[in-house]
This record gives sequence, C-alpha cells and structure tokens, in this order.
Amino acid sequence: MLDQVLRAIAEPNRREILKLLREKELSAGEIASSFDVTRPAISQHLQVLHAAGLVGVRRVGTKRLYHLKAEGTSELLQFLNSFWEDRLDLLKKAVEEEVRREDRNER
Amino acid sequence: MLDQVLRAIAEPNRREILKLLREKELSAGEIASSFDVTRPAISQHLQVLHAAGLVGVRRVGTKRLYHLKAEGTSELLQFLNSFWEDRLDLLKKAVEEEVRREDRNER
DNA sequence: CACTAACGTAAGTAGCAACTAACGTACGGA
DNA sequence: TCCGTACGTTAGTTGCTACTTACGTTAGTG
Repeated sequence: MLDQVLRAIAEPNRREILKLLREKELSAGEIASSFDVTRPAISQHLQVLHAAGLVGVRRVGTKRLYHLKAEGTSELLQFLNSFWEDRLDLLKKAVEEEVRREDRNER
Repeated sequence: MLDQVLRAIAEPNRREILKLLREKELSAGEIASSFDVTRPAISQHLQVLHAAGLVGVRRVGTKRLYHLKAEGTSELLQFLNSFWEDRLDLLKKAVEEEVRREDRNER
C-alpha cells in the first residue's frame, strides 16, 4: 500500500491532479482539460490514484466526479516519521508553540 | 527537488537502504551485502539518494561511509501538508494533548 | 613499485510505465 | 429509439529505469 501511494505521487501529472482536486470535486473531463496529454492518459492516472486510495469517485449521470481521499497516507507519514523524526519534530515544535500561545490566550 | 525526493523513495530497494542507514553509518560494501542485486546497482541507488539530499557521504581511506540526511524532506512534508491537512491534524492533535499534559506536570 | 581492496563509472539490455489511437459502454435528451 | 456526451478500456509504441558486465580510479600494504 505504501508502495502504491509512493509510486502514485512520484508522477508529476498525478501530483498536479491531486492539487486540482484540493480545490473542489471535479469530473474526469474537467481534469483532463487542464493537461496537455490526452483524456485516456488522465483516465489511467486517475485509476492509479484510486488504486492507491488517494482519490474517490462518485457517478453522477454520465459524469464521474473525483475527490481527494486521505487513505493510504497514514502509512506514508509513519514511514517518514520512522527515520526523519527530527524533521517531524520541527513540525511538532511549531505546533507546540502554537498550542502554548493559544492556551495562554484562552485564560 | 521534491520530484527527486519522491522518485528516490518510490523505489523499494532505496527505501531499504534508508532503513539500514537509520541504524548507523555504513559503507557502500556493507550496504550492498544486504541485497541480492550487484554492488554497482547499489552504488547507483546511493547516487540517486545522494542527489535527492537524503544521504550524505564521508570518505575514510578507501571506504565511503553513507549516513542519513534529512534535507529535501521539508518540501515533502509541505507537499503532504498542503492537501492532507486532516491527516497531519491527527499528528497535531496527538502533539497538542502531549504538550498540555507536559505543561500541567511542569507546574 | 606491484598488488589488493573498495569503490565509482560506462555501456548495453530487459522490463516497466506513460502515452496515443481506436474502440466499447452507459447515460440522458429529442 | 436514435444520437451525442462522457467516460473507461484495449493494444501497441516509446522512453525511461533498474540491472548486469566490464573497466577505471584511488588508497592502503608488502
């Protein structure tokens, strides 16, 4: 599963698709219109993203609406955390300070 | 840079190399002995990891000692954070509680 | 200065991954 | 029911990527 996720987001066009879906749910055609490659190519990319659990589909009439899905990312985060703990610590540190600030303001 | 990092960790053998280096600094030969593939193949993998900034080298005599390096991961985390905020929120939530607990104990 | 150890590098190959063109399918409208 | 729309699917091609074999290089050792 981790392997599928990593292979999925290793491809630039697929990352671009994910960025588009970050804004809102989009149909396969709408997604394809943002790229230079043909529609079937995008369809295949969507299949890869779906297999990796990064994207979900919803059929509405003749359209297929795609949306972001976070499944499969937990393994990825676990992977990153397992040997770049100091990096995640930076994130943690930032969060810590944020929390302490908020905590003081609340009182 | 993000692209290089993602392509680097998308390969299973390279992820395995990173896992080995998590324990301690290792020579190219020691790393290669843990794999079925030939030594030149590992040498090429190490080159990819080095180009991505995930690994550093240190020459000692005729040996080359490799070690983990966290450069390049910040972009990756930023990428993940940009549209899987809810996932990182889980991490944040865990950190938040931890901080609040520690905070109370200190007082 | 040979000789070995521990590597990286170059060249060639096999397999996979991304792409296109052509085709098939399901849905809605006239 | 016929037609167009919006897709996915298949087959075939191209280009890249991981691999091997062969060779070059640098640092110690007798």
